[in-house]
Amino acid sequence: MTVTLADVAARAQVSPATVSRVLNGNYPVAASTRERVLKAVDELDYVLNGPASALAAATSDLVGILVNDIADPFFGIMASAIQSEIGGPGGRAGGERLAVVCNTGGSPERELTYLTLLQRQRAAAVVLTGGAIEDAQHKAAMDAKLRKLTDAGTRVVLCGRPQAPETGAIALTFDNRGSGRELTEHLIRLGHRRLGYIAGPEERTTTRHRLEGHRDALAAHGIEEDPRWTVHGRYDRRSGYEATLELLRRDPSLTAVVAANDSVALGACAALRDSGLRIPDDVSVAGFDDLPFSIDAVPALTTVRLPLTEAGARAGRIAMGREEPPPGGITSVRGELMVRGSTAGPRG
Amino acid sequence: MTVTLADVAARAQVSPATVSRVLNGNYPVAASTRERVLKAVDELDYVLNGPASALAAATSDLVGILVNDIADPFFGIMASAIQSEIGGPGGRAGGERLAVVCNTGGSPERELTYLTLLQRQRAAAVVLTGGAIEDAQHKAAMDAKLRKLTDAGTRVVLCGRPQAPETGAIALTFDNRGSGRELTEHLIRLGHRRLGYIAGPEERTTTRHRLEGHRDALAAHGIEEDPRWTVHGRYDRRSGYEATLELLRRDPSLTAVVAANDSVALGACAALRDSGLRIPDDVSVAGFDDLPFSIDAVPALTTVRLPLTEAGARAGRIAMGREEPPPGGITSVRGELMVRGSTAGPRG
DNA sequence: GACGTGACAGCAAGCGCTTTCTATGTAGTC
DNA sequence: GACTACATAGAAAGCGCTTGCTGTCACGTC
Repeated sequence: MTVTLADVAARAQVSPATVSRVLNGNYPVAASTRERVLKAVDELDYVLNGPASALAAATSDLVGILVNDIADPFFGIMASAIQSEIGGPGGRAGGERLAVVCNTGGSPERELTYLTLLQRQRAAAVVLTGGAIEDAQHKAAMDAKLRKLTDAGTRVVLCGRPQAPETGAIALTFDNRGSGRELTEHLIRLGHRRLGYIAGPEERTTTRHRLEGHRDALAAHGIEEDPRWTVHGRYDRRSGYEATLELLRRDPSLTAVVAANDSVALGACAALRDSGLRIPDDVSVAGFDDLPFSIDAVPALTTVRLPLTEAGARAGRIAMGREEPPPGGITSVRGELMVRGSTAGPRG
Repeated sequence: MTVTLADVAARAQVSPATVSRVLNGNYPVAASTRERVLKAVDELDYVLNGPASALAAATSDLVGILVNDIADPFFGIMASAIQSEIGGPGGRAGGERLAVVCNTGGSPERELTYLTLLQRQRAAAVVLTGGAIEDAQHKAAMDAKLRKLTDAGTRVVLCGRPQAPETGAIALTFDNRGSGRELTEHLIRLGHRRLGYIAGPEERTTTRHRLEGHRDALAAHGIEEDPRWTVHGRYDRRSGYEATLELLRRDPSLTAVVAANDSVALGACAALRDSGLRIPDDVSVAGFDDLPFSIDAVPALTTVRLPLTEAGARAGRIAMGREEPPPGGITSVRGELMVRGSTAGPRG
């Protein structure tokens, strides 16, 4: 039924070993023989059996990319960048590798299970993107799993995720705290003193770091924070809309709203408009990430640009062993403040 | 070094066969034995060797999802929906399957190579999303490849992609032509007679169908189209921006611009604003897809909502054999016109 | 002319799992 | 109590490929 290596060998009148060598090209084969084999492969329309070859060679060409939410461009952009460096067909890498994107949906169990599945497949490398979940038990389980993966020779790279010491993973983290601070400082410099903050889900590192940065800035400028000024939600527009209404209800005198990311900021803008408030005249709005649509918001969104593409590409290269990991296995990249029309000094 | 089935068997004092059966749960095993095995698995921290099991069982649990551009939410949303039904960890399906998203970047070679790679891995199913490339030669190669996959027992589902007869694939197509017609008719009803059209890349089916629908509408209303009114570009905001400037240059009297998708429409809006034109007072703008950010544009974008999530979920279920394919192996879903603030009657 | 030396090609032993077929113990039946 | 039937466990034959090792030539070389 299906064509095997042996069939090709028979047709080319050589041994299976020779066919294998032609296909893998890591052993000298006479040109004439190679040609004969290739011809047979072509004629029989032979396709290598991946599992069999992975089993025999004890390695596979799978590379896993874990993302929290594939529908979110934040992850899509990173995944795309990582993949372009992984090789995959058309990539610049030599061998053809199957870069597989796994969508965890932010669920701890899924995250862990995907890692097990990749471990099962003996993945060549794994890249984890985005914030981690802060639950201690889950973190311990993850770290143990990562440790096992690295021990088994799988290269593990974290992209935009905090370092996990003792796991052997390479970390390219975003300086969410520093960037968050910078963003809020920008608003404070503009004269804002009453700032609402729409945070992401509670248990994420990204959420916490950005919020900490925000609070650092407030503290540094002697602004005492009102607990009513912070609302937690999801990382989507809907959540931003609702959270903003809630903030307005709690304290209608807010003059600025900082959102957990750009999608949330967009929702915030919509809520403000629907409440009859002008941006930035009545309330300033700031986002995070600088996703492609952010510049098209009206007014254009002030936000922090994260080098998603660059970081992803670098993570991909490191995962493939084509670039030296940073010294110490960790490096932190700062975001860049993009000041645009959605922020201005408070009225009056 | 690595723990194998045999190690577990030894520890549990049973044969490897029994361990395998416990793990796969498709053969009666006494409760006490099962428990002993599970305990050993746990103690040894055993992880099944995927390739070995795929080889022996001649099937794998990989499911491929091909997308044109993973950074584009259009694909991200579909991929997410498909994956949620594939099972994967946490999905509702029984077995754990590895849903792998492959980013072709719209390149024909990559598309083909990814299919070969999936074929190699003996993927259980493959879902192809989005428009196809119209090049005859590539289409023939693709069809042949799909045929081979279906022949080998891999379920192939097309989601938002035109049917490929004779390949054995199931097609869930979007009625891009009908939706395009409806959108343009909406503008014509508003009184527009000079409509610019920003199309996607020339060689895509999606591009062609949407454009045909647009032209159908013009023809149906006796509007003769000026060739200057159509510009081709990519499916991104930048392209929309540039194309709009070009349209304005060619014919400043246009009263409406229809874009290939929402991202392009956003770029168009930016270009119009930068040119000092008001939306919709001076020029109406319409998009396609109704991506999440479209409602947040100012003014909100009139567009055609495509049931990405529903279609993706259905494609996923069909791929898993959990839903009957549509009769004839093909079904077409219509988009829904969403009339919002970006379109209005022309001034004067 | 005997011999070392590359350059290839083939043999055969796995890689770690699944699954058919067979063996064994236990229970039910008349 | 002998016999059939069932439930469960094991033996062993692969699945299709890779690769270490062992030839076998065809050449130089002294």
